[in-house]
Amino acid sequence: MTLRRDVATTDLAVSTVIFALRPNDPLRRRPEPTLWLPLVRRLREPYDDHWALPGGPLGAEEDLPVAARRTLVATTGLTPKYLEQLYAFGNPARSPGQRVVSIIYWALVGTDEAARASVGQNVRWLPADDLPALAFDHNLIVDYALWRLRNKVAYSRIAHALLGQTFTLAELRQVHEVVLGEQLDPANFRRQALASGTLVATDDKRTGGRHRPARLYRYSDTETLADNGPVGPLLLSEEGS
Amino acid sequence: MTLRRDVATTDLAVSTVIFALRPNDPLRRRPEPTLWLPLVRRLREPYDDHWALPGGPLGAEEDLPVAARRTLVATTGLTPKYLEQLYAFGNPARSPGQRVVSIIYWALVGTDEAARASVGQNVRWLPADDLPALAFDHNLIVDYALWRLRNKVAYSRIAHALLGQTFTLAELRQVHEVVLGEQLDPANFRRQALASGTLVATDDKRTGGRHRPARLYRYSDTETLADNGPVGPLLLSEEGS
DNA sequence: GCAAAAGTGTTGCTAATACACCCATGC
DNA sequence: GCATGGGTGTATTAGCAACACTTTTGC
Repeated sequence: MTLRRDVATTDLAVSTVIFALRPNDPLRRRPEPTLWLPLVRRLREPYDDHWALPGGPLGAEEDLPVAARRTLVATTGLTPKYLEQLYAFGNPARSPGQRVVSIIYWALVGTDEAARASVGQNVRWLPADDLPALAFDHNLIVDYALWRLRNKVAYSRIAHALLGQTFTLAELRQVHEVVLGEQLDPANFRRQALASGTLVATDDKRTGGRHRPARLYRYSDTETLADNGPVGPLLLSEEGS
Repeated sequence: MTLRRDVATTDLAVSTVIFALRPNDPLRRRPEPTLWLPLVRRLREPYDDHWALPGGPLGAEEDLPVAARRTLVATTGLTPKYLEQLYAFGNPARSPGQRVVSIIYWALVGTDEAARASVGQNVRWLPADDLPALAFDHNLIVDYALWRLRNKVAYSRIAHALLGQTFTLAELRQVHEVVLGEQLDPANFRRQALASGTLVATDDKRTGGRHRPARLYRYSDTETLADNGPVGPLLLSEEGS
């Protein structure tokens, strides 16, 4: 299982597709929030000056999700509410020059956190549904992450990870609508969400609209999510093995 | 993205969990076939003399699924009907001594192929539901692969990949029953299988039982399977990118 | 004929959908 | 009051599970 290394060899990198819900660009004249993701500007060839997924080489004694979380903190200063391995990309042609195998994670960040995301000259948030040509095969990777996100939102209960600690059912429904790209019946969505048993009603309400105040709910972490990898629930804001 | 290497560094390996349906061991007194997988005997430390998943280091210019297919051919001499990436395992403690990140694939082999699998002193087929202690974290990996297989069989149409080119609906149903570990209603299974639109009736029938002959069907490859990774349908007997 | 599996028909339950309707707040 | 979304009730429908029943073979 040990491999003798000579000159040029295969590099191993860990990168992360980070999704957050942000108020839509005023220019786009759409009231609802949309999915955004932070990208880093490359400062050398190949793909100099292109945007790329945050990531980097795996630390010598570092576990894979730890590396993903580290790059997430490094680029955005944020803690994800959800983190899951996406796929390993290793096509020899995906990186000109040096061969690189990338293990990709994807993450969801809540609106509370996302509001205080750090930005800089070389880090920028771009809308997930309208990206420029990215470095390497990163457009393909983002598309695949979006596909997985839509799948998970449809049959799982992770949408809350894009909101804050508490949220109204209308807010949760809006997340589903934005991710899935379709309108959902408020009455039926409410029933399904409550029937899933993953939500806990709080005593608080959200006031301020020109209408009846909405009850606030929080997510019950006692429920496990599907397909978090073989090591059990990888995520949910704490722990890092 | 380039990484300077010094002395000890991280190894990258590709291994494959290979499933095939084989007639059950006469000792077990069960008439139905069960899932078996080929394992290779380790001939050195760590885990000397333990059974391990077939695999090895990634070739310098070799794509990941190509490496998986190569180790599959090397250990069994077989061509898989289905091949999909499972997960990347990278816990620093999973391999004593040298740090190894393993990208695992899982594969399904048809009964026609499996019948002429090569065996040797250091390759043995063992029943998936009754494995000894394997090398490294390979028990965990096999369990995860089994979980994925059961999931896929339940909501997708891949079970045919464990059979031959043509098969009766009863044979297909038996595959589902063995994988899921529960009895299924023949009438309802038939309707669902046919309604999926993935099966094509042939003019042939399977005779020989003390009962009415059963029509033979084949799988229609025009249908795409879900979650074959971002690169589209990875598999179905040919192609290797 | 008889056993056994192939294959078809029918019924009843469950769950999702569509949509009508009442409730409570801001203005 | 009235507009607006929060929240509840209910009829319709689609899909699935259960199971009775007919068909065609081997012996």
